[in-house]
Amino acid sequence: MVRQPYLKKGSWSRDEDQKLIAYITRYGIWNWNEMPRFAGLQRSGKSCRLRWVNYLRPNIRRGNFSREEEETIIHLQKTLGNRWSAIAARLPQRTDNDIKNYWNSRLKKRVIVENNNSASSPTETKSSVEENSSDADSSMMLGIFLDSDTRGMHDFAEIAADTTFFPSGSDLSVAVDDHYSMAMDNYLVSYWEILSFLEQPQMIEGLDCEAISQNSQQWHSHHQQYYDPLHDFWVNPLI
DNA sequence: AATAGCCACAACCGCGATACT
DNA sequence: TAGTATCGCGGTTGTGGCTAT
Repeated sequence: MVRQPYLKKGSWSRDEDQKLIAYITRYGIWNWNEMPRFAGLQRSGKSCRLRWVNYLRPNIRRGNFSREEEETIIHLQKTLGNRWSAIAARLPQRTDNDIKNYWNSRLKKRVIVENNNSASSPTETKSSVEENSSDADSSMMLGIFLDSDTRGMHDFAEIAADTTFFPSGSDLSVAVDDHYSMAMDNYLVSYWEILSFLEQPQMIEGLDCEAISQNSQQWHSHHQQYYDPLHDFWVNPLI
């Protein structure tokens, strides 16, 4: 009988986050089930995927939802139902989990209250959401999309330009630690941060980079993938 | 200061869809 | 074509922080 390795559950530690970020940045996403083993994580592939998709992946915007985003969610929930991934696809930088949580914790109640109010005053049966024409919707969506896209770029540029991330003469590990905390506080993990982790091998304690590299390369080779240094990713020419 | 209740959100679980062998 | 593996989605739960008492 094959003994199932111990799999950790619950909240992710900073160390685990760093391992996952470092691994995915270096080798890309190739197989969620195999990845944790190579990355030195005692987590299920499912758990790793969730952590990456909902929290660690770059270009995620977290925190307060704008009024526009709220209206968009309410409108889309009304038209699409609880298809959170479809709704998230229309709200760049927001994850389906975030939207779902936001809906369940706040928007749902608000909609119920608004519906009750509108039911009690029949002359105002049309909600502000319903009043939006399809044209207005699409222009609003476009606005959100463009806005969030450029905002993401600006965030990265600001972080990269912020010299406090790399103070000269300071303890590098502390600096990177602060860097990480700050990024988490801002709910943003940029490529800049990820690259800085990779440049500091001591940040990935217990991670046998050489063994991982060999195993991963064997896997990629077996699956007819080759490494594209230009894009820093593995690609399969047959796909 | 202690604690109960509430809230927000991260994470888990189960299941269906899809890909692969 | 069937069986298996993997992925992605939506519902639900667990937990930590905040507030009121």
